[in-house]
Amino acid sequence: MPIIRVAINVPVGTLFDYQAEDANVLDIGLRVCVPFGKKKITGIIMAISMETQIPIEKLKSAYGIFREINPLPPALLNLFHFCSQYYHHPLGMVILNSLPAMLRNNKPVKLKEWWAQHPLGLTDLGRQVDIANIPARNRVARRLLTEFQNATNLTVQQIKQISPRASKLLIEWKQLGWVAEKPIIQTTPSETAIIPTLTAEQESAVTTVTARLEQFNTWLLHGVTGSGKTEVYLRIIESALSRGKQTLVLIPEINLTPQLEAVFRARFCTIPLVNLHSGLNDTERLTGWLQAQRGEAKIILGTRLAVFTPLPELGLIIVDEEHDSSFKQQDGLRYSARDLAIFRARETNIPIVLGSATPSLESYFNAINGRYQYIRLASRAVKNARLPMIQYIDTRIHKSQDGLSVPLLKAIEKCLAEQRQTLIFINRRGYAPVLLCKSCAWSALCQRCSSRLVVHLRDKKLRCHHCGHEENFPRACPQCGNQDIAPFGQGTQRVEESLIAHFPSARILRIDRDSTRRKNAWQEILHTIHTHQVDILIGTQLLAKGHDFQNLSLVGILNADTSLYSTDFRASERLFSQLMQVSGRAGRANAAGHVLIQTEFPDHPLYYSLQQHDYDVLAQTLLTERKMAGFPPYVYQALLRAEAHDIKIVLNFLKQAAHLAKPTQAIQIFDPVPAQLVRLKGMERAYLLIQSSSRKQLQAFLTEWSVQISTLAIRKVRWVVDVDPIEF
DNA sequence: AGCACGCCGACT
DNA sequence: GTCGGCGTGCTC
Repeated sequence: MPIIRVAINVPVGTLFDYQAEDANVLDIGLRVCVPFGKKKITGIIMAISMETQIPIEKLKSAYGIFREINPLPPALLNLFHFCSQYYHHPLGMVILNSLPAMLRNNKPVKLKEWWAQHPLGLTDLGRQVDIANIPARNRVARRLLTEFQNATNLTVQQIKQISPRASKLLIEWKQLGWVAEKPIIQTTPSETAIIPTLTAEQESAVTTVTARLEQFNTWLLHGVTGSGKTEVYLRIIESALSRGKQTLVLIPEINLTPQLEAVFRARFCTIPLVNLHSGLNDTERLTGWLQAQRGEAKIILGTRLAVFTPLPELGLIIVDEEHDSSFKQQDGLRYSARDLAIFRARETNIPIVLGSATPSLESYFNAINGRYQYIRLASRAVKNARLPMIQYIDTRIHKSQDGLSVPLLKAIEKCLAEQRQTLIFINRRGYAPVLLCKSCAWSALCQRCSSRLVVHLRDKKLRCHHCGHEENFPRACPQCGNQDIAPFGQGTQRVEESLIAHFPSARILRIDRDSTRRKNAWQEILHTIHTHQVDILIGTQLLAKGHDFQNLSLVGILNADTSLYSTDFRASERLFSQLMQVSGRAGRANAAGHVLIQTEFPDHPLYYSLQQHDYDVLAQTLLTERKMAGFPPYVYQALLRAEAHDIKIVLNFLKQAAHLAKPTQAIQIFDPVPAQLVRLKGMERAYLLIQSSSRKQLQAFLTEWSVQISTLAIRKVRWVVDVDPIEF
């Protein structure tokens, strides 16, 4: 009797063997329902064998194999294997957590579930059916046929509205071959999509990449904001589409999906496109996934989880804003979707394009070393558009009131007079980051995290931005009883308040997670901005990413200095790319933009590079620093992260783990250190840094070491390996 | 991850 | 005497 080896969603690295009499080699990659302990669960068949190491009496029989949808293709299983090994995470968990929830339960996929969003239409055979041949008393059938003849296609919802009996009829007609699912075709014609003329740079980028569509290459498309990277993507995708290939487009955030989706749909109005992100419900996600898996969807637009979608005809991958840290998952399986995408492209032997205005130093390093192919777009695509003028306001000279200095206020006034929009960027939501007692220096702290509570004045609450804890505003200082407690520092709400006071007639809008939480709020806000129903925008980084605001001509940046002298070696890189992105919001249309940055350190090299729009100088400087300090990309890192209720237990565990490691020349192990934010949600956290100049040796070390760590009988400690960490 | 088993204290 | 606390170990 054949034995199937099944991957199951349990934190154990092994597969589980079952008997399955009807299993054959074609079943690899299919879902299977099996008994597991007392439960009945669904796993994925990873292998078929005639023998097993497990004693026969322990071996159970599978309940049944689900064959209603195609198996996961070998290429995807290969990606799962790699991901599991590279990130040291159990295979079954990698696979099952990446699948749509509806494929994880013990039920077969019901066809109607994907019909629900899949329009149906008459086949050639169906069109030949004469309504006269349907008995007149069969009114539902006649009605349904007429509806089909009138509309090119109907969704299941529409069909159900005709009559409850209509869906039964539909199944019969499907079997007769009268109706079939149709690929989703945008019915509204595109708004006469204007296809822009390419600049010489864009042209050359497109021809270079499209000339090599048949083989693996990692292209780093480094284009300044407004250089028209999207247009380059569109042309390359067009080329892939013409070969019948699928394109996977990864983007960092869910907020950017609608914008890019609109652009793609306008250009490729007849091409089936699916959007995969965490904001979908279970049915929507499954529908999109199945369309991708069947090769029907040609463009798959999605956030990091979309990298795990089965794509039989994959011909091109694009990672937009490749430097963005959201591509790295920060809990559970700590994978980098960008890095997995590169692996996938290599295995599939197809090109991958990494696009950014400020590439990650890792990618830049690979590009200048020739591991990636470097393509540069140095000028803005819109004619006459110039890069914004960046100036600094020295806050040591110009004292600010509520965070806003006089020169900045003057500039806003001027901008208002010219009827243009202003954006004030402050990456801190709430009213003020601290609540301080003026007499004893007490400040409001979170009980569960080692962080300060943020003042939210509007709803009279103190909130922890790390764990979500909320408490009421104290009347007096809990430590000394003094009533003289006051918010200290600036957040978006306070800046909003102060701008309202300065410019009472201006239309002011604050945009941060607090104001965009409502569903569709984001779309409404974008509309408000585009139709110029607002003069001054105050926003966090939410606003910085990838949106074009045509009327925006002034950007004011507050409080950027905090990241200048951070302990995190990636802080400068992040600050630069963030400021570059925000600055890029200004002066998109024919007017040059103006950026004013309030700082105590106007002479800082980072600010100088920003002013010169010189990514390369800064990148070279940072690379030199990293080389001297022995940081990535010159070394490969991994963390052993651990948490427990008591930091002492954590540090002790890490010490023991470090002790287990066999000292090698190739591997450097550092002392355990508490995490930047020691307490988070009531847990105390610390980590152990492991470095090596060889990725291979680091991997080999981690594999052996994690096995040893799991033999350590340390109670109450949760631990995890984080490969290529970006947060400390 | 669940879930059972098992070994200790504190209750009717 | 048992009820339930959680520490330990297994699931094909």
